[in-house]
Amino acid sequence: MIGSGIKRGTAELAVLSVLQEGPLHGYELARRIEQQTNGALRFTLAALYPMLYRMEQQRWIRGTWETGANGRRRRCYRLTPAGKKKLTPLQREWAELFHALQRLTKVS
Amino acid sequence: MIGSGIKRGTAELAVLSVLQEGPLHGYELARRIEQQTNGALRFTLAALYPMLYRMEQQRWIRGTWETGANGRRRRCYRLTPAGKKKLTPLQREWAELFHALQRLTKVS
DNA sequence: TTTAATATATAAGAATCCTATATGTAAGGG
DNA sequence: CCCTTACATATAGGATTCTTATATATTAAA
Repeated sequence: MIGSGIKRGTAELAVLSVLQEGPLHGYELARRIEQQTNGALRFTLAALYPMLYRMEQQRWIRGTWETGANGRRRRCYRLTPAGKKKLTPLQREWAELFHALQRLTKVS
Repeated sequence: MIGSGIKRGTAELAVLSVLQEGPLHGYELARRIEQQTNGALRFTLAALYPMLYRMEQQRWIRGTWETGANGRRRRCYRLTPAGKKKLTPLQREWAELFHALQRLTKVS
């Protein structure tokens, strides 16, 4: 798995990206991130929940309490229009970072 | 310029990569990183110096006090064999992160 | 009935960046 | 000669975002 020092700042992009596909609750969100990256990127729930609160305060996502078919209380998060607008420049910024690092390391 | 939240963890790779080209002192190192990334990646010296101390303690770089032609005292850092060995897996890890984020964001 | 899976939450700490500040030398212009 | 800019290193205090550890509670399966 990718080390913790390196993946800093990726959680925000990861959450917004996965929520783009549809609304999800925290627990499932963590699993999707891990699955879709083949285990390369993994976040503990203790890291994810505070992140979700911050993103909700910034109005990028909106959480609603829902009760699933099994009667379990879960907080379901969905992307807001503001969150969608945030995603594009964030992706661009990450792409820019990788290009910058490629120029530095002389690796293409 | 790339935001501070996103570039976290890149300083180590940046320093090792630039030192790969040859020995340098801190001040010049900061300028090279900025120049070689066309200003996209930029570190303040206050961030860079503690980083250099840490990397020296880990034996990835070695610093020696040198006096330039102008009589200025500068600490010149050069990559150690251990530092060179560190660089390859670090680059690989960054590439892996890049691929993981591409899979997540569905952008190629 | 005990265990595993599901689900959210908080506390304490580590790491790595930031701004601000301090110190000092050298070179060039007025 | 003085002032400003460029060079050069250093530390303090703070912010952010991860970590591990812990707590709580429900449901399903063995």
